[in-house]
Amino acid sequence: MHDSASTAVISSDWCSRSSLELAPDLIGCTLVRQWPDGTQVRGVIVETEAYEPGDPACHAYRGMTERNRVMFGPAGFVYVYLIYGMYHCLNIVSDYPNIASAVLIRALELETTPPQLPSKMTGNKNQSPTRLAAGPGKLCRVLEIDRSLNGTLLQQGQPLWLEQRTPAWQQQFDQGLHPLTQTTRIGLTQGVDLPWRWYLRDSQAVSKR
DNA sequence: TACGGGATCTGT
DNA sequence: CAGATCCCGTAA
Repeated sequence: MHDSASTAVISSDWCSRSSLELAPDLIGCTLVRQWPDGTQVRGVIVETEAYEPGDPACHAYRGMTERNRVMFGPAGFVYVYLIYGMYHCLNIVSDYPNIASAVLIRALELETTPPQLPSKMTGNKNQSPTRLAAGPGKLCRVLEIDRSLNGTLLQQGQPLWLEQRTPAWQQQFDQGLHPLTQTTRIGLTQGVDLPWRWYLRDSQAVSKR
């Protein structure tokens, strides 16, 4: 099949490095959710956080458990967990096997080329479309990401995959448009001073500012 | 087996 | 700023 767009799909190898490098590089990339019927919802990543070995806020800090097992595997898989009994969080596993690290995807700018949203999103009442995926729990809700996707490989044809920044976006980024901000992470009780959160300063979809 | 708290979000 | 709501990790 000749598909020039497939060259933009991000490989596991590209994720096989420190979450501290991967997290800022994921900003501007596109997360694609595809359902079995072929329906797609796409969004540009505008906010991420890194979680590292030796980081007390990292779920893998105290070693491997049933929940965090996928973080200890190879990069390019997704780690999805339930938080506060009702929300899910999506992580991209980074680094090499046995080095448990990941990047939390905190917010997306949803692609809404046609003015009307897919039916997947219309169930959300009174939400401004630009805020529908503004937060780690919200983006999982709108993309219907739950623990059934835990351990899934990010790859075209799977429920989730990643695509590289478009050349046009990268060019604007290099020109200083899309300024990137680095700050401390959100909602933590440990590791609160580590500046491992990145977001697009001007994006209306960032969870908090 | 029991218990306390969590990488959140919403409505008051 | 409290409540929803479930699972996980730790201790017993």
